[in-house]
Amino acid sequence: MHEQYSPQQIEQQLQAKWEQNNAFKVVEDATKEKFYCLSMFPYPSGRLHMGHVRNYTIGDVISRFQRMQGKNVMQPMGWDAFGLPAENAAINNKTAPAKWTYANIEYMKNQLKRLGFGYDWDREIATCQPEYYRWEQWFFTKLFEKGLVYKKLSTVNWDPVDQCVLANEQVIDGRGWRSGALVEQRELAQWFIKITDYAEELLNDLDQLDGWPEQVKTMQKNWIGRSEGVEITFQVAGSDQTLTVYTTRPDTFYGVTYVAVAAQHPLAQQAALNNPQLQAFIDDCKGNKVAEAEMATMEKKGAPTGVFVIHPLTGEQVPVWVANFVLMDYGSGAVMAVPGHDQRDYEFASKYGLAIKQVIEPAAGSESVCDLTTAAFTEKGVLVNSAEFNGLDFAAAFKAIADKLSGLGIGQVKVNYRLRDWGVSRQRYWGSPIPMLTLEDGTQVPVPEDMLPVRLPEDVVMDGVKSPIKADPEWAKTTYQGQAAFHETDTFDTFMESSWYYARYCSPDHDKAMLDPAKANYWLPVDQYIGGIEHAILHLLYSRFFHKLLRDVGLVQSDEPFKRLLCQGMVLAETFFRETDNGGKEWYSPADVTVERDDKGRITGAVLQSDGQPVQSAGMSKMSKSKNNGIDPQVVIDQYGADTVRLFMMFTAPPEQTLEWQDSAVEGANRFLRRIWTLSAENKALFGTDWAAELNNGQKALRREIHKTIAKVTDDIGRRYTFNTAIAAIMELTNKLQKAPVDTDADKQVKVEGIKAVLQLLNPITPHLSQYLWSELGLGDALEQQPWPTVDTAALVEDEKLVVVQVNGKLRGKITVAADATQDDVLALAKQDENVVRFLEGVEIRKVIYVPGKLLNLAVG
RNA sequence: GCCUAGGUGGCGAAAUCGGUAGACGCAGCGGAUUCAAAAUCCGCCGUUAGAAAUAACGUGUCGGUUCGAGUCCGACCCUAGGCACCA
Repeated sequence: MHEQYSPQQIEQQLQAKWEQNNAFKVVEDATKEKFYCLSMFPYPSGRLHMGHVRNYTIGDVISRFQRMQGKNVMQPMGWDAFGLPAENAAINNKTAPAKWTYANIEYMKNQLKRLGFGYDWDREIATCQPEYYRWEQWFFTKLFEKGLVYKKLSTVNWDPVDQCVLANEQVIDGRGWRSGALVEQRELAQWFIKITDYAEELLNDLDQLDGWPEQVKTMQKNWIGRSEGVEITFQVAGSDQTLTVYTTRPDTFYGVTYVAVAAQHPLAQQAALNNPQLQAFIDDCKGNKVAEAEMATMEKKGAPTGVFVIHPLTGEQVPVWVANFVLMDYGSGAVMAVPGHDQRDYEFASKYGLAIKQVIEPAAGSESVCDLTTAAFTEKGVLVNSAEFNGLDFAAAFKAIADKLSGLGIGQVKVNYRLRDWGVSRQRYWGSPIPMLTLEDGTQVPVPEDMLPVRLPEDVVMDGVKSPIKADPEWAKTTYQGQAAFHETDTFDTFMESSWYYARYCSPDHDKAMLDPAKANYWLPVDQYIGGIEHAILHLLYSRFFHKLLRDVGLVQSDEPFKRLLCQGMVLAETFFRETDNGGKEWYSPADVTVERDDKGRITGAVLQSDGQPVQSAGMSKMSKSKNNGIDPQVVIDQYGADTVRLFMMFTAPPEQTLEWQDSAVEGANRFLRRIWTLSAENKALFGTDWAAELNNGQKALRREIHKTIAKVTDDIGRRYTFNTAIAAIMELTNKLQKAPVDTDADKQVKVEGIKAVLQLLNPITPHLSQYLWSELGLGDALEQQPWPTVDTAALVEDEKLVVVQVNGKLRGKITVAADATQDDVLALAKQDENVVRFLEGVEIRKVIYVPGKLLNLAVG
C-alpha cells in the first residue's frame, strides 16, 4: 500500500474496472425493488460546468446509496442536443450544428466518466438523432388526431434587419443582439398544444406529489393560476359588434368606467383606420419585447379609441381604450377597468383623467379605510352605488350579479386559468421538424406514419439569418396521396424533446414504438429526479403534461413522471474586475487573482498575479462567461481527483442552496481524504483478525459514536438529502477514531469496526477511495455489493444524560444525570449547582419546565 | 411589477418537532516536528468586559406570542431563481 494518497492512479484504475464489468448496466428484474434515479440531461455546450458536476454528483450519490440498499438501480445519461447555442456556434465557427454538437457530446461524455458517475451508457440518447425525434413527431400527429393541436396567430420578436425571429434572450434593450435593430412585435401562425385541457388535472395532481418540494408545487399552482370569475359581453355602442371580458371581481361591476383592449385587438385595429393618433400609438406598442416581466414593469400607456361600449346594467356608455399592458395572446385581449378597486386601473385612470367610482366600502367592523383620493380600495367589502345589489358582501354580490348577467344572456360563471396553451413552433433550424404538411389548397394534415421521421438535414451551412431548411426551396417539397405538398419548415420548441426523454431511457433502442410499455412500466415513474431550480415551472410542467398524454394514448400507466424531486442550487464564484478607461469593466478569472487578508483572516484586498496590481471584488455570482468567473471542473479533477471534487460539492452546502466555490475549501476536502488514507494505512495490520473482547466504558462510548453516525448518515442521505451534515458526521467519527488507542483487543475490535463503517458510509460520495481502501484492507473487491451497514440499537443505549439548566430561559448550568432520573431528581441536582443557585437567591420558583433527559427551565420572579 | 425562496462568526455552514446558537470545515493566530520548508500533529478562535470563573450583547430591521424564538405571527429591507422563444 502506498504511503501517499494519489487519486489519479486509483481513480482511473477503478473506472476502467467498472467499464470492463459493465458495473452499472441494468435490466428489468421483477424480483428486486427498482429505483430509477435521473439527473436532468445536459445541453452539450462544449465542456461540463460546475453546475453539471454538482447535479450529477448528487444523482450518483443517491444512486450508489440506493444500490447499497439492495435495489435495482437505473441511472441513465443522455444529451439535450437541439438548441440555439449550436446555431450560434455554427455561425461563429463555420461548422454545421450537428458536427459541433456530436463533438461536444464526445468530449463531455469522457468528462462524466472521469468523475466516476455510475451510468448505464447502453441507454444513452441524444435528442437530435432521428431515432429519437421520430417518435416525438409521431406523437404530435397523434395529438393532432385527438384534437389537442391547433394553429393560431401568435406574437414573436421580429428583427427587421436580419429578417428573423429572435428569442427573448436575443433582445437586449429592445434591439436585436446581432443587428442592433429595434425589434418589432410581429404575428405569425404557429402550432399550439392544448395544455389548458389538462390544467385542472395538472393542478389537482400536485397533491399526489409528496416527494416534491412545497416551493415547486406552489410555483406550479400559481403558474396554472385557477380562478373563478364571470365572462361578460359588452355591446359596442352604435354597432352590432360585441366585446368580451373576464373578471374575478363581478362585485365591482358597477364601478366599471372604461374598458381596455390590446393594440392588436380587432376593435382597436378598426378604430385606428381613420385615427392617425391611435394608429401611431398602436405602432408604438409594437416596440415592446414579448415578455411578461417587460409588460409588468414598463410605463403603462394608453390611447382612446373613440369607441364606446354600453354597460349592460346601468346603460351608460363606457369608453374603450387601447392599453399597452393588455396582452392579445392571453384571454380575450380585453379587460374591464374598475379604477376605484384595482390599483393598476386607478393609476391609469388618474393619468388619463378617467372616472373613478366607488362601489365597495369596508365591511362593518373592519378597520380598513377607503380613500379614493389616494389609492384604490382593493379589499373585498360591501357594495354601494350598485342599485339593487347594495349591501351585499363579495360572495352574495358575485352570485347575484352573475345570475343577473346570465339571465340577460350576456354573462356566465367561468373557471379560468392563467396557464396558456403551449406554443411549440420555432422558426429555427436546429430542432425537430414539425411533422405537418400543407396541401395545395391550403389544408394542413399531419405527416403520415410511413413518411416519418421528417429528417433534418445535418450537412448544412448557417448564414445567421435564414434556417437552411427555409432557405432551400426544395427541402419542403413532397407529395401526399398523389398530390403536391409542402413540409412545415418550423421546428419544435426544444422543451418537446426534454418532456419525454425520461421515458425513452427505459427502452432507448425500441424501433417499433415510442416506448416499450412493459419496460416503461417496470421503471416508471422516476423515483428520484434531480435538477436545477430554474426548471421548477416550465420543464417540469411540460414533462408532467407529456406524461399524462402518454398515459392517455396507453403507453404508460402512472399519472405522474417524477415521484421525488430535488432541486439543486447554483454554483457561484467570486468575481474580480478593473474599471476600464471607457467606464466599462474588465473581468478577471478568480484563478488569476490572489486574495490578501489581515491577521484575523478578513479579506483586505486582491491583486492580479500577473502584474501585482489591485483588482476590485464584485462579490459572489453565478459562474458565467460574462463575468469570467467560471472554474473549469477538468482543471480541479486533474489537480485533486474526482473524489475530492465530489466531496467538496457535497460538503460545502446543502443541495438546494447556492454553493460558493472556494479553492481553499477544495484543499480541505482533499485533506480529509488524505486523513482517511492515513487512518487506513496505519491500522492495516489490525484487519484480518477477530478481536472479540469485552468492552469498557470508553470503548462502548466510541462504539456508540460509530452506530450513531451510521444512523445519522443513513437518514441524512436516504431521507433528508443533507449530504453536508452526513459528511460532517463522518468527519467527527474519523477524528475520534484517529485519537482512539489500540492497546487492547477491545480497542482494536472497535477501531476495525469504525474504519469499516467510515469506508462504507463514504462509498456513495467518494467511491474510488472507499473501494480502493476496502480491498487494500483485505475486505474484498466489491464494496458496492456489500449491504449498507446496519445500526446496532443496543450500542446506542446511554447510561447518563446531560441536562441543560435554564433560569428564565437563560442557560445557567449543565448537569449529568442518570438516564432514568426523574424530574425531582434533576431539580434537586440543579439546586446544588453553584451557578444556578446564584440566580435562585431571593426569588421564588413559579414554574418548572422539564424536557426529560434534555432541559430544565426554572421560571422565577 | 407578479410568483417562489433565502438572509446566522472573517468565510461555507449546523441547530431535523419551539428547548445549550455557531457542530463540521475553511481562513487566521500560537506551538511541536524540521537545517529549512511542505506535509503532519497539538492548542486557541462570535463581540465587549474580565487574570479567570463568569456576565452582558448577538441569527437582515422593527414589533408581537411564549417559561423559552434562528425556528411561530405581523410589517418592512435586501439578495437570488422564474415570468411562457436560453436551457
